[in-house]
Amino acid sequence: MSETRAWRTVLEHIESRLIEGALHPGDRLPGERALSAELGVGRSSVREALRVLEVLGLIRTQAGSGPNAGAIIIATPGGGMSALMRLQVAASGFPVADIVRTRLILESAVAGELAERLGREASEPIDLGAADRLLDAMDSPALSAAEFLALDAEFHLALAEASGNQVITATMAGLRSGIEGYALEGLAHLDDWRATSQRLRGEHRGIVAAIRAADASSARARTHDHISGYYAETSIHHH
Amino acid sequence: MSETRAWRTVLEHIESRLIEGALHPGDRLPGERALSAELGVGRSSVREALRVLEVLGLIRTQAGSGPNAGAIIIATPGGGMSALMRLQVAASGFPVADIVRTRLILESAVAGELAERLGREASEPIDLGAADRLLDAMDSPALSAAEFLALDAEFHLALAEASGNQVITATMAGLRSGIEGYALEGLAHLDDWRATSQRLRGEHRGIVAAIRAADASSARARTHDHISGYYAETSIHHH
DNA sequence: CGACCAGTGTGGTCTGACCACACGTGCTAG
DNA sequence: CTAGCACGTGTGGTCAGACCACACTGGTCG
Repeated sequence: MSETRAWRTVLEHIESRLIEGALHPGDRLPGERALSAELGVGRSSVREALRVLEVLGLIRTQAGSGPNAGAIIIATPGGGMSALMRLQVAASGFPVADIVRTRLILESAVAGELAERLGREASEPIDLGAADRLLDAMDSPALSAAEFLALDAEFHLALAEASGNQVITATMAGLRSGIEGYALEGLAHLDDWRATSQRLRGEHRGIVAAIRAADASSARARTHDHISGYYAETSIHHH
Repeated sequence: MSETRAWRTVLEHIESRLIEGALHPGDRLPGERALSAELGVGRSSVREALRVLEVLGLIRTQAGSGPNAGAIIIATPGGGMSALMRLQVAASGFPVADIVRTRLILESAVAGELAERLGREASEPIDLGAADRLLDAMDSPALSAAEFLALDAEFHLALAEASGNQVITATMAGLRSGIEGYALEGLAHLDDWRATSQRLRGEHRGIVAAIRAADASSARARTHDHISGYYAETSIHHH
């Protein structure tokens, strides 16, 4: 079975080893050639996976070892692989429907909680400044479709950050590339994406307004409709 | 220059282009072969750099393009390096409160959706077998606290898997170590963790029963109470 | 005019081949 | 016998070439 994304198999293999505690800091991985043979992928793919792990700080490579040991050293402990890393790695591989459904759940909850917190306690100040700035930036008529979507993704991320929930923020940041992927693909197939972006802008402001008005149920509903509506509209044109 | 780390030169090249604003979201990078020739490195090194950028969410690759366009799409704007910084920050663990709040949101939604799907359509069979088996396994009186909590974590994960949502499953799997961490710490401080585990078992069965009864609101509420209740009980003993 | 079908170029992968370096071994010089 | 050094071996780092599946293009044929 020719798996596209062969390097993912390597990544998942090492990742599972890490999670199940089979690898401890200081341990050495099998050599690149050994991993290649063991997993049935080319050394190129192994190297791409190792490069990712190295940039993520989970691994350290050192050249020219003796014949006794392998070649690579694990730098972080087994429980260290954060959710964000795993998501980031797998993001582009998730089914679009699952990404959308998760966004619906998480973002609706975030919007509702922001509204509730803003209405309940004035002690904890909620900073919607970043969201406001992105809202204004999206009004620029000179934006390309891709640039608009990048700002759109940042806007949704800004709301998550405003909630202060690091897990949700990290999750959405991890999903971002996957989100922008299907969003861009969908928008490109629309006849006039400017009309759609106009509607999206309005919905964005509606969400923020509902949050500011401390109307939790409205914030939840608007967020839900915003995401599901866009997804429904663009997926029509996918075929 | 240093001939080792050729892929870094590619990374730095694209990175600087990103920072100086020469690349906007939606732009396409030259093809891998073109980059290879332009920078004087092999295509392997170019691919390793692109893989890193992809995992960092700065780039998206798509196969098989026509001759008009390049090959890769920039996904993030000039603030590019923030993605890497976010990664590093998140590598260290999340606040327990954030993990719990996210669990409340995600697992309640999962339980509700399972109940709805089970009631609505019999076409898509929902497999609760894994959850049932874990439920039975948790009844064993010979379990240690740690073993019980491991089964508990697997049970909650099994529900997510039953929903079929890969994103949620991956997220919860990523949070698992953090979950078991605070759970074990909390349970260890209880005088008689067996009494607590007895209650948890009952709540588990109540959740599954609600799902089987296609009672979505009950499934949601029971899940919410189960998680928040446990967290509230154990956090009392944290100080 | 529309449907179809080769041509072309892309990313994705594998293989084989070098290089520089680190290590172990074992020989040699003292 | 010991200290020192040269050599062989295996590693990661890199490159070049080849193939595949796919997407897009542009022409041809109905």
